Amino acid sequence: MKMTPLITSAVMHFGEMGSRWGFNRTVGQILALIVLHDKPISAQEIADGLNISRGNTSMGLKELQSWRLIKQHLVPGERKEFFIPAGDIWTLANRVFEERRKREIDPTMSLLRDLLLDTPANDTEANAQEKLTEIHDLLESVTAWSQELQNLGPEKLNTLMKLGSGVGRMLEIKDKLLPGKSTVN
Amino acid sequence: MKMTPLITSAVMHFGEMGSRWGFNRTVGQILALIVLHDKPISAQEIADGLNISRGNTSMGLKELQSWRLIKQHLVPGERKEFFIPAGDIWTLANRVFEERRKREIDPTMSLLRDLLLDTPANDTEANAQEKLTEIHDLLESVTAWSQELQNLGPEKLNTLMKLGSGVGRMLEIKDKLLPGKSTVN
DNA sequence: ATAAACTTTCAGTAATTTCTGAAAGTTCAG
DNA sequence: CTGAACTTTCAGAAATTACTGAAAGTTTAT
Repeated sequence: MKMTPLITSAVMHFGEMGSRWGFNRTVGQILALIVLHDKPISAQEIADGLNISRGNTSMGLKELQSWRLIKQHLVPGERKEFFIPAGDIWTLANRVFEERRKREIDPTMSLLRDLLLDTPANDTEANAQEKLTEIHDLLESVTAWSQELQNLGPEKLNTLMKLGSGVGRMLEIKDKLLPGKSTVN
Repeated sequence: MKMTPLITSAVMHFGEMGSRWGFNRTVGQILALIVLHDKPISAQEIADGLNISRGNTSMGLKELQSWRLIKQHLVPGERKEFFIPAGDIWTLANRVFEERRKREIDPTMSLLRDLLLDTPANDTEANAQEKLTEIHDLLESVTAWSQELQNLGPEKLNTLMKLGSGVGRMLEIKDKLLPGKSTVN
């Protein structure tokens, strides 16, 4: 398990970014190591490579599995477990995106739905509910939209992204194309 | 500054979600309070309402201003400063999105660019660089795409989101519409 | 210039999160 | 069944992050 300067820099950076991406430093480092290392890598090698305890490594791996970013890889003849990325870069990015949506948006949507069921007790509450409705609707749109995009699959999504400003032009004439799909604003 | 049960629940929740959204509990609470309160609100009222120190309030407000989520509002005849949201819900969501892109993606892009300048020292590094290139390209696409979407402006973006699965169908026939814009895969 | 009414800063403290390592748990070969 | 080779758990320690409140700073009125 050689940690070349290049890999070390990348691993350190992913560690620092880790917390911003929804997990902690160690988890970020472990992920980077597993992704950048082409061969399957064992928990012990990770602990050694990153200078962290075996226990911490175990927790980190568990966390990464709960995010579905890595998976186990059984090497015949070896007793210990090895780990590899759960898919290509695109898949991993998608998983992070999806998992974060679950943690960052879904709980709020759920609370907002509940809060909006009550009848406002006074003007102050009525006003607050209006705002909460706006937030709820926005989050709902974003959620639906992002699911839509995921359903498109990698290729089409890429086409769409590469389309760039063409999207705007396309929207302007879309009604000629899809007459049934009127804008619901 | 009345904290009705509805507002209290929402403020508490935004506090708990705060850390997941890129700021801390207090900052989340302050934001919720300012957004849900229709009238401009003073720092002292916020500190009292949330039971936090005046100092902490000041720091929180500063942070929210750096995110461009709130702005000051001068009330004639009053010496103290009042605060209001920096725009409508859509604007605020956009700001959060943009700010997070700056904090979560840009630094990584920058590091990756640097790391990819070096010539790989061996096979291990060559392989790692390939992966890093993939990551870089993905982040670049996502960044460009999200900027593109922001340029569309609220209305068109909404149209696009409401379009739902129509996007897929539209893509299939887009070449007839925009012959010059070939897919660059 | 002074003072009142406010805001900001920051050193120290408190709260929270992360990490360690020893102990307990699991799996498997013999 | 036993023990070797591994993994997981979790209580306590360490590291990090957030908060307080007193002091310093700013602004405005007189």
